Amino acid sequence: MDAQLKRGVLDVCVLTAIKNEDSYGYKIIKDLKPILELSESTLYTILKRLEDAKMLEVKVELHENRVRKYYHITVEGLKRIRDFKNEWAELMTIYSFIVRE
Amino acid sequence: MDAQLKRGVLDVCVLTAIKNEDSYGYKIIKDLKPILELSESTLYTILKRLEDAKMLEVKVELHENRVRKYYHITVEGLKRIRDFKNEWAELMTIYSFIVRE
DNA sequence: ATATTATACCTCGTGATATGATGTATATCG
DNA sequence: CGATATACATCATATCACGAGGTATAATAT
Repeated sequence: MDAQLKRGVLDVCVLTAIKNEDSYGYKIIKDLKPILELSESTLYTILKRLEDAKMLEVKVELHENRVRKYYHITVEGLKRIRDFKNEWAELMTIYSFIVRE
Repeated sequence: MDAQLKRGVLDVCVLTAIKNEDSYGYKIIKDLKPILELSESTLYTILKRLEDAKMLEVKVELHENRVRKYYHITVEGLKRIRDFKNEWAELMTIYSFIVRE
């Protein structure tokens, strides 16, 4: 899938993957694989960005001697998802134009 | 509208604006205004890119002593629009995931 | 007459960001 | 014992939207 088209949805996909249940990087990638492919470097960059934007909170845990960073969605994170749904309406208008012409 | 979400559709919007009738920069911006706002710097950057990619062909004309660069869509440009429609199906899958969860 | 707005083009610098390459460390399985 | 899975991170690069700034002519307003 075109990288440019991905850009607008990647953040929201990651937030959605975490929304119902706290999760961590490695798991998010596997969970999202059927929906969209994303590399580790991409995911960890996004997680950092969302954390900086206070849309996610982190809690480091130990699991079988390996570090896991569990991410929890915040109110702002949930707001981001809601905002996206409104933006989608605008995008649909644009899509209609493309198909119509 | 979010700049990131725009990225995937801007090229195709410009191609669509030209698709049925040759057009030029200044007119494209005005024609697209109801669909999506885009600045001159953005548009001219895109036109250059699409021309380099041979999705558009240029023909310079004089109109009341002012230069106009008319753009004509090529076969590759039309292909780009078709490809986008397929990508849109993928994007819909992603959107479904976001809404469903 | 002169100033402003509309028409029409262009370029440069900046910021945002996706991604490949690369690195570290432990556990498991063949 | 070597390969694979688990789990994290960083850096350099390329792409791209956009504001700021620039040039030039025609039409309209003051």
